[in-house]
Amino acid sequence: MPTPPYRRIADDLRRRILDGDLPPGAVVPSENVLVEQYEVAAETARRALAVLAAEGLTEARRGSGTRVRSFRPILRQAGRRLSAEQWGSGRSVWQADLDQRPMAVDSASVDQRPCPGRIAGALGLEEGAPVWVRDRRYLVEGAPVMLATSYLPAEMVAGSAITRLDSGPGGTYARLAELGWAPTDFREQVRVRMPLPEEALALALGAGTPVVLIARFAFARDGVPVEVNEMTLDASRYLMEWEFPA
Amino acid sequence: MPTPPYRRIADDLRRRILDGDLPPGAVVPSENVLVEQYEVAAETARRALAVLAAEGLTEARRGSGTRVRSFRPILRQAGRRLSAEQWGSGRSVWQADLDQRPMAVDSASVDQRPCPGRIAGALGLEEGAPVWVRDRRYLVEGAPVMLATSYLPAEMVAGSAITRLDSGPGGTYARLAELGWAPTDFREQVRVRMPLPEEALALALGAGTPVVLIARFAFARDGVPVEVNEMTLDASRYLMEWEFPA
DNA sequence: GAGTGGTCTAGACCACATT
DNA sequence: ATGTGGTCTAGACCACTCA
Repeated sequence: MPTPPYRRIADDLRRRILDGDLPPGAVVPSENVLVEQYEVAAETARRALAVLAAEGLTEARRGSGTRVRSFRPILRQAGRRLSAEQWGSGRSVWQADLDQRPMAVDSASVDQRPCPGRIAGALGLEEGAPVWVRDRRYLVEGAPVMLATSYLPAEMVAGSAITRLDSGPGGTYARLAELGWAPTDFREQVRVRMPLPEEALALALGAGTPVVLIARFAFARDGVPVEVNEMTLDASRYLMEWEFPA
Repeated sequence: MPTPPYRRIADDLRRRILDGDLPPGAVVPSENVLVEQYEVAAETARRALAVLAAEGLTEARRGSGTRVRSFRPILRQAGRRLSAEQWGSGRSVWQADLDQRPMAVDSASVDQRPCPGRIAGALGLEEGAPVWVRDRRYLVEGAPVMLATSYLPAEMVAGSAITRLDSGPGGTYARLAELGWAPTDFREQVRVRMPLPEEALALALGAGTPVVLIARFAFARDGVPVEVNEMTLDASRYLMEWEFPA
Protein backbone atom coordinates (compact mmCIF):
# COMPACT_ATOMS: atom_id res chain seq x y z
CA MET A 1 0.00 0.00 0.00
CA PRO A 2 2.48 2.64 -1.09
CA THR A 3 1.06 6.12 -1.54
CA PRO A 4 -0.66 6.22 -4.92
CA PRO A 5 0.96 8.16 -7.77
CA TYR A 6 -1.52 11.02 -7.74
CA ARG A 7 -0.76 11.62 -4.08
CA ARG A 8 2.99 11.52 -4.66
CA ILE A 9 2.66 14.11 -7.39
CA ALA A 10 0.46 16.28 -5.19
CA ASP A 11 2.94 15.94 -2.33
CA ASP A 12 5.80 17.02 -4.59
CA LEU A 13 3.94 20.06 -5.81
CA ARG A 14 2.72 20.98 -2.35
CA ARG A 15 6.23 20.94 -0.98
CA ARG A 16 7.38 23.18 -3.80
CA ILE A 17 4.58 25.61 -3.01
CA LEU A 18 5.17 25.68 0.74
CA ASP A 19 8.94 25.97 0.26
CA GLY A 20 8.40 29.03 -1.89
CA ASP A 21 9.81 27.31 -4.95
CA LEU A 22 6.42 28.00 -6.51
CA PRO A 23 5.53 31.41 -5.04
CA PRO A 24 2.02 32.92 -5.05
CA GLY A 25 0.93 33.61 -8.60
CA ALA A 26 3.36 31.11 -10.13
CA VAL A 27 2.07 28.70 -12.75
CA VAL A 28 1.91 25.10 -11.59
CA PRO A 29 3.13 22.49 -14.10
CA SER A 30 0.28 21.65 -16.46
CA GLU A 31 -1.41 18.30 -16.81
CA ASN A 32 0.52 17.52 -19.96
CA VAL A 33 3.84 18.30 -18.31
CA LEU A 34 2.98 16.12 -15.32
CA VAL A 35 1.93 13.31 -17.66
CA GLU A 36 5.39 13.38 -19.25
CA GLN A 37 7.41 13.91 -16.08
CA TYR A 38 5.71 11.26 -14.02
CA GLU A 39 4.69 8.94 -16.86
CA VAL A 40 1.05 8.69 -15.79
CA ALA A 41 -2.30 9.02 -17.51
CA ALA A 42 -3.88 12.43 -17.93
CA GLU A 43 -6.61 11.66 -15.40
CA THR A 44 -3.99 10.83 -12.81
CA ALA A 45 -2.23 14.14 -13.35
CA ARG A 46 -5.59 15.91 -13.11
CA ARG A 47 -6.29 14.18 -9.85
CA ALA A 48 -3.01 15.40 -8.40
CA LEU A 49 -3.86 18.98 -9.33
CA ALA A 50 -7.36 18.50 -7.94
CA VAL A 51 -5.87 17.64 -4.55
CA LEU A 52 -4.05 20.95 -4.37
CA ALA A 53 -7.11 22.86 -5.51
CA ALA A 54 -9.19 21.15 -2.82
CA GLU A 55 -6.63 22.24 -0.26
CA GLY A 56 -7.06 25.80 -1.38
CA LEU A 57 -3.43 26.05 -2.45
CA THR A 58 -4.04 26.56 -6.17
CA GLU A 59 -6.62 27.97 -8.53
CA ALA A 60 -7.28 26.49 -11.97
CA ARG A 61 -8.48 28.52 -14.91
CA ARG A 62 -9.62 26.82 -18.07
CA GLY A 63 -7.54 27.79 -21.05
CA SER A 64 -5.01 29.60 -18.92
CA GLY A 65 -3.50 27.31 -16.33
CA THR A 66 -3.21 26.52 -12.65
CA ARG A 67 -1.68 29.11 -10.37
CA VAL A 68 -0.60 29.28 -6.75
CA ARG A 69 -3.08 31.30 -4.72
CA SER A 70 -2.03 34.27 -2.64
CA PHE A 71 -3.45 35.34 0.69
CA ARG A 72 -4.10 38.94 1.60
CA PRO A 73 -6.34 38.70 4.63
CA ILE A 74 -8.60 41.40 5.96
CA LEU A 75 -8.19 42.03 9.69
CA ARG A 76 -11.51 41.84 11.51
CA GLN A 77 -11.20 43.17 15.04
CA ALA A 78 -13.81 42.61 17.71
CA GLY A 79 -13.82 43.78 21.28
CA ARG A 80 -10.70 45.91 20.95
CA ARG A 81 -9.31 46.50 24.45
CA LEU A 82 -5.56 46.81 24.25
CA SER A 83 -3.60 49.89 23.31
CA ALA A 84 -1.48 50.40 20.24
CA GLU A 85 1.73 49.79 22.22
CA GLN A 86 0.44 46.47 23.39
CA TRP A 87 -0.36 45.68 19.82
CA GLY A 88 3.32 46.21 19.10
CA SER A 89 4.54 43.36 21.25
CA GLY A 90 2.00 40.71 20.65
CA ARG A 91 1.35 41.29 17.01
CA SER A 92 0.27 38.64 14.57
CA VAL A 93 2.23 35.43 14.23
CA TRP A 94 1.06 35.35 10.62
CA GLN A 95 3.04 37.63 8.39
CA ALA A 96 0.25 39.41 6.60
CA ASP A 97 -0.11 42.70 4.85
CA LEU A 98 -2.93 43.91 6.99
CA ASP A 99 -3.64 46.97 4.94
CA GLN A 100 -7.00 48.46 5.73
CA ARG A 101 -8.70 48.30 2.37
CA PRO A 102 -12.04 50.08 2.08
CA MET A 103 -15.13 47.92 2.23
CA ALA A 104 -18.15 48.54 0.02
CA VAL A 105 -21.71 47.21 -0.03
CA ASP A 106 -23.10 46.12 -3.36
CA SER A 107 -26.44 44.55 -2.68
CA ALA A 108 -28.59 45.51 0.24
CA SER A 109 -32.19 45.21 1.26
CA VAL A 110 -34.24 46.12 4.29
CA ASP A 111 -37.55 44.40 4.96
CA GLN A 112 -39.97 43.76 7.72
CA ARG A 113 -40.64 40.03 7.97
CA PRO A 114 -41.89 37.40 10.40
CA CYS A 115 -39.07 36.24 12.66
CA PRO A 116 -37.59 32.82 11.85
CA GLY A 117 -37.64 30.33 14.70
CA ARG A 118 -33.95 30.08 15.42
CA ILE A 119 -33.66 33.88 15.67
CA ALA A 120 -36.80 34.32 17.75
CA GLY A 121 -35.35 32.42 20.68
CA ALA A 122 -32.25 34.58 20.68
CA LEU A 123 -34.22 37.83 20.54
CA GLY A 124 -36.71 36.76 23.18
CA LEU A 125 -39.57 36.93 20.68
CA GLU A 126 -42.26 34.57 19.54
CA GLU A 127 -41.62 32.83 16.25
CA GLY A 128 -43.23 34.89 13.52
CA ALA A 129 -43.15 38.15 15.49
CA PRO A 130 -42.32 41.10 13.22
CA VAL A 131 -38.63 41.87 12.81
CA TRP A 132 -36.72 44.18 10.53
CA VAL A 133 -34.22 42.30 8.42
CA ARG A 134 -31.17 44.06 6.99
CA ASP A 135 -29.41 42.08 4.25
CA ARG A 136 -26.06 43.09 2.81
CA ARG A 137 -23.11 41.84 0.79
CA TYR A 138 -19.70 43.40 1.41
CA LEU A 139 -16.97 43.82 -1.17
CA VAL A 140 -13.27 44.52 -1.00
CA GLU A 141 -11.62 45.62 -4.21
CA GLY A 142 -14.74 44.64 -6.09
CA ALA A 143 -14.78 41.07 -4.80
CA PRO A 144 -17.40 39.80 -2.34
CA VAL A 145 -15.96 38.84 1.03
CA MET A 146 -18.90 38.70 3.44
CA LEU A 147 -22.66 38.27 3.57
CA ALA A 148 -24.58 39.63 6.53
CA THR A 149 -28.18 39.42 7.65
CA SER A 150 -29.25 41.41 10.67
CA TYR A 151 -32.48 40.95 12.65
CA LEU A 152 -34.01 43.59 14.96
CA PRO A 153 -37.34 43.53 16.83
CA ALA A 154 -39.83 45.67 14.88
CA GLU A 155 -41.39 46.99 18.05
CA MET A 156 -38.02 48.33 19.15
CA VAL A 157 -36.86 50.03 15.97
CA ALA A 158 -40.08 51.09 14.25
CA GLY A 159 -39.85 54.51 12.63
CA SER A 160 -36.09 54.83 13.02
CA ALA A 161 -33.53 54.96 10.21
CA ILE A 162 -32.80 51.32 10.94
CA THR A 163 -35.82 50.53 8.79
CA ARG A 164 -34.30 52.37 5.84
CA LEU A 165 -31.49 51.32 3.51
CA ASP A 166 -29.26 54.10 4.77
CA SER A 167 -29.29 53.79 8.52
CA GLY A 168 -27.35 57.04 8.86
CA PRO A 169 -24.06 58.03 10.48
CA GLY A 170 -22.77 55.46 12.95
CA GLY A 171 -25.10 52.86 11.51
CA THR A 172 -27.55 50.60 13.26
CA TYR A 173 -25.86 50.71 16.66
CA ALA A 174 -25.87 54.51 16.75
CA ARG A 175 -29.61 54.49 16.02
CA LEU A 176 -30.23 51.87 18.69
CA ALA A 177 -28.38 54.09 21.17
CA GLU A 178 -30.62 57.04 20.26
CA LEU A 179 -33.64 54.85 20.93
CA GLY A 180 -32.31 54.04 24.40
CA TRP A 181 -31.07 50.61 23.46
CA ALA A 182 -27.33 51.19 23.19
CA PRO A 183 -25.56 47.83 22.94
CA THR A 184 -23.32 47.17 25.91
CA ASP A 185 -22.25 43.60 25.35
CA PHE A 186 -21.69 41.29 22.44
CA ARG A 187 -21.57 37.57 22.01
CA GLU A 188 -20.22 36.04 18.84
CA GLN A 189 -20.65 32.37 18.02
CA VAL A 190 -18.49 30.97 15.29
CA ARG A 191 -18.75 27.87 13.15
CA VAL A 192 -16.61 26.80 10.22
CA ARG A 193 -17.47 24.47 7.37
CA MET A 194 -17.23 24.04 3.62
CA PRO A 195 -19.69 26.24 1.72
CA LEU A 196 -22.97 25.21 0.17
CA PRO A 197 -23.14 25.85 -3.59
CA GLU A 198 -25.24 28.97 -3.07
CA GLU A 199 -22.69 30.39 -0.63
CA ALA A 200 -19.83 29.53 -2.97
CA LEU A 201 -21.66 31.41 -5.68
CA ALA A 202 -22.55 34.49 -3.64
CA LEU A 203 -18.97 34.84 -2.37
CA ALA A 204 -17.30 33.70 -5.62
CA LEU A 205 -15.34 31.14 -3.64
CA GLY A 206 -12.58 29.08 -5.16
CA ALA A 207 -12.39 25.37 -4.50
CA GLY A 208 -11.00 24.42 -1.13
CA THR A 209 -12.21 27.61 0.52
CA PRO A 210 -14.16 27.22 3.78
CA VAL A 211 -16.67 29.71 5.11
CA VAL A 212 -16.83 31.18 8.60
CA LEU A 213 -20.32 31.57 10.06
CA ILE A 214 -20.56 34.20 12.76
CA ALA A 215 -23.73 34.73 14.75
CA ARG A 216 -23.44 38.00 16.59
CA PHE A 217 -25.78 38.84 19.46
CA ALA A 218 -25.97 42.40 20.74
CA PHE A 219 -27.29 43.10 24.23
CA ALA A 220 -28.37 46.41 25.74
CA ARG A 221 -28.54 47.22 29.49
CA ASP A 222 -29.97 44.50 31.70
CA GLY A 223 -29.08 41.93 29.06
CA VAL A 224 -31.91 42.82 26.71
CA PRO A 225 -31.16 41.31 23.29
CA VAL A 226 -31.49 43.95 20.59
CA GLU A 227 -29.99 42.41 17.47
CA VAL A 228 -28.87 39.16 15.92
CA ASN A 229 -26.49 39.37 12.97
CA GLU A 230 -25.69 36.28 10.92
CA MET A 231 -22.55 36.66 8.85
CA THR A 232 -20.91 34.41 6.28
CA LEU A 233 -17.25 35.10 5.58
CA ASP A 234 -14.87 33.92 2.88
CA ALA A 235 -12.41 32.19 5.21
CA SER A 236 -9.48 32.72 2.88
CA ARG A 237 -9.83 36.49 3.12
CA TYR A 238 -10.08 37.03 6.84
CA LEU A 239 -7.88 37.18 9.88
CA MET A 240 -10.18 37.52 12.86
CA GLU A 241 -9.27 38.89 16.23
CA TRP A 242 -11.01 38.97 19.60
CA GLU A 243 -9.84 40.63 22.78
CA PHE A 244 -11.28 40.09 26.23
CA PRO A 245 -10.33 40.34 29.89
CA ALA A 246 -9.29 37.41 32.06
CA MET B 1 -23.32 24.41 -20.77
CA PRO B 2 -25.89 22.60 -18.66
CA THR B 3 -24.67 21.44 -15.26
CA PRO B 4 -22.71 18.23 -15.80
CA PRO B 5 -24.23 14.92 -14.67
CA TYR B 6 -21.93 14.43 -11.71
CA ARG B 7 -23.02 17.81 -10.37
CA ARG B 8 -26.67 17.05 -10.88
CA ILE B 9 -26.30 13.82 -8.96
CA ALA B 10 -24.39 15.60 -6.18
CA ASP B 11 -27.07 18.30 -6.04
CA ASP B 12 -29.81 15.69 -5.72
CA LEU B 13 -28.05 13.90 -2.90
CA ARG B 14 -27.15 17.14 -1.14
CA ARG B 15 -30.75 18.26 -1.14
CA ARG B 16 -31.82 14.93 0.31
CA ILE B 17 -29.23 15.32 3.07
CA LEU B 18 -30.12 18.91 3.92
CA ASP B 19 -33.85 18.15 3.82
CA GLY B 20 -33.33 15.40 6.35
CA ASP B 21 -34.39 12.72 3.90
CA LEU B 22 -30.94 11.27 4.47
CA PRO B 23 -30.36 11.97 8.17
CA PRO B 24 -26.96 11.84 9.91
CA GLY B 25 -25.64 8.30 9.89
CA ALA B 26 -27.78 7.24 6.93
CA VAL B 27 -26.18 5.31 4.11
CA VAL B 28 -25.89 7.25 0.88
CA PRO B 29 -26.76 5.34 -2.32
CA SER B 30 -23.71 3.38 -3.44
CA GLU B 31 -21.81 3.94 -6.66
CA ASN B 32 -23.45 0.94 -8.28
CA VAL B 33 -26.91 2.18 -7.39
CA LEU B 34 -26.17 5.62 -8.78
CA VAL B 35 -24.77 4.06 -11.96
CA GLU B 36 -28.10 2.30 -12.50
CA GLN B 37 -30.38 5.14 -11.43
CA TYR B 38 -28.68 7.86 -13.42
CA GLU B 39 -27.31 5.67 -16.22
CA VAL B 40 -23.77 6.99 -15.96
CA ALA B 41 -20.31 5.45 -15.78
CA ALA B 42 -18.93 4.35 -12.45
CA GLU B 43 -16.35 7.14 -12.43
CA THR B 44 -19.09 9.70 -12.86
CA ALA B 45 -21.00 8.33 -9.88
CA ARG B 46 -17.78 8.35 -7.87
CA ARG B 47 -17.22 11.94 -8.75
CA ALA B 48 -20.66 12.89 -7.49
CA LEU B 49 -19.96 11.21 -4.17
CA ALA B 50 -16.54 12.87 -4.06
CA VAL B 51 -18.22 16.27 -4.23
CA LEU B 52 -20.27 15.57 -1.12
CA ALA B 53 -17.25 14.21 0.72
CA ALA B 54 -15.26 17.34 -0.19
CA GLU B 55 -18.08 19.42 1.24
CA GLY B 56 -17.77 17.55 4.50
CA LEU B 57 -21.32 16.24 4.21
CA THR B 58 -20.47 12.54 3.92
CA GLU B 59 -17.81 10.09 4.96
CA ALA B 60 -16.79 7.12 2.81
CA ARG B 61 -15.46 3.86 4.20
CA ARG B 62 -14.05 1.24 1.91
CA GLY B 63 -15.99 -1.99 2.03
CA SER B 64 -18.70 -0.45 4.14
CA GLY B 65 -20.30 2.48 2.37
CA THR B 66 -20.81 6.22 2.40
CA ARG B 67 -22.65 7.76 5.30
CA VAL B 68 -24.00 11.18 6.20
CA ARG B 69 -21.81 12.84 8.79
CA SER B 70 -23.22 14.16 12.04
CA PHE B 71 -22.33 17.41 13.75
CA ARG B 72 -21.83 17.26 17.50
CA PRO B 73 -19.78 20.31 18.31
CA ILE B 74 -17.80 21.08 21.41
CA LEU B 75 -18.58 24.52 22.82
CA ARG B 76 -15.43 26.57 23.31
CA GLN B 77 -16.15 29.67 25.36
CA ALA B 78 -13.74 32.57 25.64
CA GLY B 79 -14.12 35.77 27.59
CA ARG B 80 -17.32 34.73 29.34
CA ARG B 81 -19.07 37.91 30.57
CA LEU B 82 -22.78 37.39 30.52
CA SER B 83 -24.85 35.61 33.11
CA ALA B 84 -26.76 32.39 32.71
CA GLU B 85 -30.08 34.24 32.29
CA GLN B 86 -28.65 36.24 29.44
CA TRP B 87 -27.50 32.98 27.95
CA GLY B 88 -31.12 31.89 28.00
CA SER B 89 -32.34 34.57 25.63
CA GLY B 90 -29.57 34.80 23.15
CA ARG B 91 -28.63 31.18 22.94
CA SER B 92 -27.19 29.48 19.91
CA VAL B 93 -28.91 29.76 16.55
CA TRP B 94 -27.47 26.36 15.75
CA GLN B 95 -29.41 23.57 17.27
CA ALA B 96 -26.63 21.55 18.80
CA ASP B 97 -26.28 19.11 21.64
CA LEU B 98 -23.74 21.10 23.55
CA ASP B 99 -23.07 18.40 26.06
CA GLN B 100 -19.89 19.04 27.99
CA ARG B 101 -17.90 15.93 27.21
CA PRO B 102 -14.68 15.48 29.16
CA MET B 103 -11.46 16.33 27.37
CA ALA B 104 -8.32 14.27 27.73
CA VAL B 105 -4.70 14.78 26.73
CA ASP B 106 -2.97 11.91 25.02
CA SER B 107 0.41 13.16 23.94
CA ALA B 108 2.24 15.91 25.72
CA SER B 109 5.74 17.20 25.96
CA VAL B 110 7.46 20.06 27.73
CA ASP B 111 10.81 21.32 26.52
CA GLN B 112 13.05 24.33 26.71
CA ARG B 113 13.92 25.48 23.22
CA PRO B 114 15.13 28.54 21.32
CA CYS B 115 12.23 30.82 20.47
CA PRO B 116 11.04 30.73 16.83
CA GLY B 117 11.04 34.10 15.09
CA ARG B 118 7.30 34.61 14.70
CA ILE B 119 6.75 33.94 18.42
CA ALA B 120 9.66 36.05 19.58
CA GLY B 121 8.10 39.25 18.29
CA ALA B 122 4.87 38.54 20.11
CA LEU B 123 6.62 37.76 23.39
CA GLY B 124 8.97 40.74 23.17
CA LEU B 125 12.00 38.45 23.01
CA GLU B 126 14.95 38.08 20.69
CA GLU B 127 14.70 35.26 18.20
CA GLY B 128 16.38 32.22 19.70
CA ALA B 129 15.92 33.37 23.30
CA PRO B 130 15.09 30.43 25.58
CA VAL B 131 11.39 29.61 25.92
CA TRP B 132 9.53 26.72 27.48
CA VAL B 133 7.35 24.96 24.97
CA ARG B 134 4.33 22.94 26.10
CA ASP B 135 2.94 20.64 23.41
CA ARG B 136 -0.33 18.78 23.75
CA ARG B 137 -3.02 16.93 21.83
CA TYR B 138 -6.55 16.93 23.19
CA LEU B 139 -9.08 14.14 22.79
CA VAL B 140 -12.83 13.88 23.20
CA GLU B 141 -14.27 10.40 23.39
CA GLY B 142 -10.94 9.02 22.25
CA ALA B 143 -10.76 11.13 19.10
CA PRO B 144 -8.28 13.97 18.67
CA VAL B 145 -9.93 17.39 18.39
CA MET B 146 -7.20 19.95 19.04
CA LEU B 147 -3.45 20.43 18.94
CA ALA B 148 -1.89 23.12 21.13
CA THR B 149 1.61 24.49 21.49
CA SER B 150 2.28 27.03 24.20
CA TYR B 151 5.35 29.26 24.47
CA LEU B 152 6.50 30.98 27.68
CA PRO B 153 9.66 33.03 28.34
CA ALA B 154 12.16 30.80 30.17
CA GLU B 155 13.35 33.67 32.33
CA MET B 156 9.82 34.21 33.58
CA VAL B 157 8.80 30.65 34.41
CA ALA B 158 12.11 28.94 35.32
CA GLY B 159 11.77 26.55 38.25
CA SER B 160 7.97 26.61 38.33
CA ALA B 161 5.66 23.69 37.61
CA ILE B 162 5.12 25.21 34.17
CA THR B 163 8.36 23.50 33.16
CA ARG B 164 6.97 20.10 34.14
CA LEU B 165 4.45 17.91 32.35
CA ASP B 166 1.96 18.32 35.19
CA SER B 167 1.67 22.05 35.72
CA GLY B 168 -0.49 21.48 38.80
CA PRO B 169 -3.99 22.62 39.84
CA GLY B 170 -5.28 25.51 37.80
CA GLY B 171 -2.67 24.89 35.14
CA THR B 172 -0.24 27.28 33.56
CA TYR B 173 -2.20 30.43 34.31
CA ALA B 174 -2.46 29.64 38.01
CA ARG B 175 1.31 29.17 38.13
CA LEU B 176 1.87 32.42 36.26
CA ALA B 177 -0.31 34.17 38.83
CA GLU B 178 1.80 32.76 41.68
CA LEU B 179 4.87 34.12 39.95
CA GLY B 180 3.31 37.59 39.85
CA TRP B 181 2.37 37.40 36.19
CA ALA B 182 -1.36 36.75 36.38
CA PRO B 183 -2.87 37.16 32.90
CA THR B 184 -5.28 40.07 32.78
CA ASP B 185 -6.08 40.30 29.08
CA PHE B 186 -6.23 37.97 26.13
CA ARG B 187 -6.05 38.41 22.41
CA GLU B 188 -7.03 35.62 20.09
CA GLN B 189 -6.28 35.70 16.38
CA VAL B 190 -8.11 33.22 14.22
CA ARG B 191 -7.47 31.90 10.73
CA VAL B 192 -9.27 29.15 8.85
CA ARG B 193 -8.02 26.98 6.01
CA MET B 194 -7.93 23.44 4.73
CA PRO B 195 -5.48 21.25 6.62
CA LEU B 196 -2.03 20.19 5.52
CA PRO B 197 -1.61 16.40 5.32
CA GLU B 198 0.26 16.32 8.62
CA GLU B 199 -2.56 18.18 10.34
CA ALA B 200 -5.16 15.93 8.75
CA LEU B 201 -3.22 12.97 10.10
CA ALA B 202 -2.71 14.30 13.63
CA LEU B 203 -6.40 15.22 13.96
CA ALA B 204 -7.71 12.23 11.99
CA LEU B 205 -9.67 14.61 9.80
CA GLY B 206 -12.17 13.44 7.24
CA ALA B 207 -12.18 14.93 3.76
CA GLY B 208 -13.77 18.35 3.50
CA THR B 209 -12.90 19.27 7.07
CA PRO B 210 -11.21 22.66 7.58
CA VAL B 211 -8.97 23.52 10.51
CA VAL B 212 -9.21 26.58 12.74
CA LEU B 213 -5.90 28.13 13.75
CA ILE B 214 -6.06 30.16 16.94
CA ALA B 215 -3.11 32.17 18.19
CA ARG B 216 -3.78 33.19 21.76
CA PHE B 217 -1.74 35.93 23.41
CA ALA B 218 -1.89 36.33 27.19
CA PHE B 219 -0.92 39.66 28.76
CA ALA B 220 -0.18 40.40 32.42
CA ARG B 221 -0.42 43.86 34.06
CA ASP B 222 1.02 46.74 32.04
CA GLY B 223 0.52 44.72 28.89
CA VAL B 224 3.48 42.43 29.45
CA PRO B 225 3.12 39.40 27.16
CA VAL B 226 3.50 36.19 29.12
CA GLU B 227 2.36 33.44 26.78
CA VAL B 228 1.60 32.62 23.17
CA ASN B 229 -0.52 29.55 22.51
CA GLU B 230 -0.93 28.25 18.98
CA MET B 231 -3.91 25.92 18.60
CA THR B 232 -5.15 23.85 15.70
CA LEU B 233 -8.80 22.75 15.90
CA ASP B 234 -10.86 20.26 13.94
CA ALA B 235 -13.39 22.76 12.58
CA SER B 236 -16.13 20.16 12.31
CA ARG B 237 -16.05 19.56 16.07
CA TYR B 238 -16.17 23.06 17.45
CA LEU B 239 -18.62 25.82 18.11
CA MET B 240 -16.61 28.80 19.32
CA GLU B 241 -17.89 31.70 21.34
CA TRP B 242 -16.44 35.05 22.32
CA GLU B 243 -18.00 37.66 24.56
CA PHE B 244 -16.83 41.22 24.94
CA PRO B 245 -18.09 44.66 25.95
CA ALA B 246 -19.12 47.35 23.49
C1' DG C 1 -18.19 -14.28 -1.69
C1' DA C 2 -20.62 -10.28 -2.83
C1' DG C 3 -20.65 -5.58 -2.46
C1' DT C 4 -18.28 -1.39 -1.31
C1' DG C 5 -15.09 2.38 -2.19
C1' DG C 6 -10.06 3.62 -4.31
C1' DT C 7 -7.08 3.96 -8.09
C1' DC C 8 -5.48 3.76 -12.80
C1' DT C 9 -5.62 3.72 -17.95
C1' DA C 10 -6.50 5.16 -22.87
C1' DG C 11 -9.13 7.65 -25.44
C1' DA C 12 -12.55 11.05 -26.48
C1' DC C 13 -14.96 15.59 -26.78
C1' DC C 14 -15.67 20.18 -25.00
C1' DA C 15 -14.96 25.23 -23.37
C1' DC C 16 -11.86 28.54 -22.92
C1' DA C 17 -7.52 31.64 -23.10
C1' DT C 18 -3.52 33.04 -25.34
C1' DT C 19 -0.73 33.66 -29.32
C1' DA D 1 -3.95 27.02 -33.94
C1' DT D 2 -2.30 25.33 -29.82
C1' DG D 3 -2.46 24.36 -25.22
C1' DT D 4 -5.07 24.57 -21.06
C1' DG D 5 -8.34 22.61 -17.77
C1' DG D 6 -13.26 19.98 -17.42
C1' DT D 7 -15.95 16.06 -18.20
C1' DC D 8 -17.24 11.43 -19.57
C1' DT D 9 -16.70 6.47 -20.76
C1' DA D 10 -15.57 1.38 -20.42
C1' DG D 11 -12.93 -1.50 -18.40
C1' DA D 12 -9.61 -3.12 -15.11
C1' DC D 13 -7.49 -4.35 -10.60
C1' DC D 14 -7.17 -3.69 -5.70
C1' DA D 15 -8.41 -3.33 -0.54
C1' DC D 16 -11.62 -3.59 2.56
C1' DT D 17 -16.15 -4.95 5.21
C1' DC D 18 -19.78 -7.69 6.26
C1' DA D 19 -22.71 -11.47 6.26
